[in-house]
Amino acid sequence: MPLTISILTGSNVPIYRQIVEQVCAAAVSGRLRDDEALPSVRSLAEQLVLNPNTVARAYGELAREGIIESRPGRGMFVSRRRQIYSGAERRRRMEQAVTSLVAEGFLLGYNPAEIVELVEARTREAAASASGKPSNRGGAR
Amino acid sequence: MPLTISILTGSNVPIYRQIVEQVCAAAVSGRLRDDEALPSVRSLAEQLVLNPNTVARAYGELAREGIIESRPGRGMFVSRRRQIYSGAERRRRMEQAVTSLVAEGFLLGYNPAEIVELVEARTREAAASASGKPSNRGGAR
Amino acid sequence: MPLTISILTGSNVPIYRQIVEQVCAAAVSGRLRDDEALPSVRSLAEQLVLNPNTVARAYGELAREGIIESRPGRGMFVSRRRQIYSGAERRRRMEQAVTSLVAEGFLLGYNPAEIVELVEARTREAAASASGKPSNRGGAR
Amino acid sequence: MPLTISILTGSNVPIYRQIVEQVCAAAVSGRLRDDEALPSVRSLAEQLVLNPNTVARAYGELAREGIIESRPGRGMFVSRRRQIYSGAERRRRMEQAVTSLVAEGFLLGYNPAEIVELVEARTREAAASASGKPSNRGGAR
DNA sequence: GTGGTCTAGACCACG
DNA sequence: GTGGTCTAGACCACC
Repeated sequence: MPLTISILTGSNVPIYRQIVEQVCAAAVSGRLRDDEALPSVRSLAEQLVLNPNTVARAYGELAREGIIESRPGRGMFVSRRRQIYSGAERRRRMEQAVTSLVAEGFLLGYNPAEIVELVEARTREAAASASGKPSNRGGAR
Repeated sequence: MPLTISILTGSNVPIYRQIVEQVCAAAVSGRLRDDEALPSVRSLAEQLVLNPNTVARAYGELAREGIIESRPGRGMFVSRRRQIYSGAERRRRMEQAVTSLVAEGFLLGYNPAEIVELVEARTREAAASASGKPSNRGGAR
Repeated sequence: MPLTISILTGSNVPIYRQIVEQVCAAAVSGRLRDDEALPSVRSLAEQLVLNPNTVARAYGELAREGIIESRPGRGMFVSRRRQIYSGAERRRRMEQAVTSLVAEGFLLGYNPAEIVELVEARTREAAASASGKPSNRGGAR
Repeated sequence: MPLTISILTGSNVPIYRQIVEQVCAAAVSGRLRDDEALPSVRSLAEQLVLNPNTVARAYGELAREGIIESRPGRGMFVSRRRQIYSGAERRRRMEQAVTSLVAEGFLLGYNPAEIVELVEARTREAAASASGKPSNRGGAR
C-alpha cells in the first residue's frame, strides 16, 4: 500500500505543512520505515492535484529538518537518524504547543480529563492510520 | 501583582495571538477575575514595547470571543464566562487544536505516550493555578 | 456580474462593518455561492478606494464568523454555512440587534407598526433575492 | 411614577446613548407627554450613579434632535413638535438599520417570520413599559 | 484618560 | 499573484 496523504483544501493550515506533518507522522510511527523511498515530487503532486512547487517545498522542509534526505539521482528517502532540534529548542516549541492547546481547551469548556482523552485518542488514531489501518476520519473535502 | 505577559518575538505564533492566549488562560484559570480591569491598550503596549495597534487587535479578538468586554471610555474588563459556540463549533475547534498539537509533537519527534504525558502535566498545573495554588512554573518564560 | 459593494463614508457604521454586512447578506441570500472566490483584498480596496487594511479587516471578521475562509496563497472563498454560535449566544446577539433597531426606529420617529412593516418588507425582499428572483432594489445605495 | 431609565454597564452601546434611546422611546410612545418636565441633569446622574457629564451629553443630544427643549431657568421639557430628520435622511438611516438587522438575523439562522415576530414583540414591550400597561395590540396590520 | 477606526507602508508566508 | 502581521501615526467618540 502506497503512502496516502490527504489534503484539506479549506483548512487554515497550509498545504505544504499538511504534507510535512503527515509524512512526519508516518515516519515517527513506523508507517514509513528508515531508508524507505518517498514518491517523487512529480507523482505526488499529480496524485494530490497540487502544484509541484508545493510538494517540493514540503520535501525541502522535511529534508531541512533531517526527517528525509535526498540521494541525488535516486530520490528522497526516510533518513535513518533523525533528531531535528536541539533539546532546548525542541522542548520550548513543544511547551508552547501544549500550552496553546490547553488554553484553547479550557476556553472551549473542556475539562482536563477530556482534553487528555482527546489527545490520547488522536495519537492512537494517527498511529493506527500509519500502521495501515486507516480510521474513518479526516478525509479530503 | 499585575498581570504579566511575556512575548516571544520571532515565534511562529503571532504576537497578538500570544497576548490573546495568555489573557485567555489567565481569565479561564481565575488569575483574572470577572469585572477586573485589564491594563489599558496604551500601557500594555508600552510595557511590552509593542505598537498599540497590536495590543488593540488582541483585545478586540478577546472581546469578540466574549472573554473580555469594552466599557466605552473606561477600558476593557473581564466579562462573565459564557459559552458562545455551538456544540458542533466547539468540537470543530477542539478537533483542530488537538490535531495541530499532535502533528507538532510528531514533527518534533515525540511519541504518543510523551505527548499525552506532557498534556496531562500541563492541565494539572493549570487546574492547580486555578484553584489558587500556583505552581512554581508559569512566570516569565 | 461581479459582487458590487457600496460604501457610505461618514456613516455611523464603520466602513469595514459595511463590507461585512454586505458580503454576509450576499452569502446568506445565495447571491454568493459556496466555494465562490471573493475579490482579492487589494482589488476590492482599489475598487472602493480604501486602504487594503480596511478590507482585510472586514475579510478577517467574516472568516472568524465562519462566512468565508482563507485558502493560503489563493484568496478568500465563501465557506459552507455552519452554525457557529450556541443557542444562548444566538439569542443574545439577535436580542441586541432587535433592540438596536427598535431604538433607532423610535429615535427617528417611527411608530411600532411602521417599524414592523419595514422589517417585513425587507425580509420579503431578501427571501425573494435568495430564491433567485432579485427584486428591483438592492443595487448601489 | 417617575421616569425610570435602566443602564446596562457592560453593553457595547454607550451610556449616553442608552439614555437618549430610552427617553426617546418614552416620548414616542406617550409615556412622557408633550411639555412634560424631565429630571434635572444632577438628579438623574445621581439616581443612575453616573457622571453628570454623561447625562448632560444625552440631554444635549436629545435637544439637538428636537425631542426635548431647554426652557432656560426651568429645565428640560419634552418638545411639542418633534420631527428631527428630513424625510430623505430619516428614511436612509432607517433603511440602513433595517437592512443591518435582517442581515444579522439571517446570519444567525432566523427565518423571516421569526425576525418579524421578534421585532413585533420588542416594539410591543417598549410600548407597554412606556404606558405602564399591556400594549397597543391592534395597531399594526 | 479610555478604546475604535482608518490610512500608509513594510515584510513575510503561501502557491 | 494571494492573505497575514506589524509598525506608525492620525482622528474620533466616550467618560
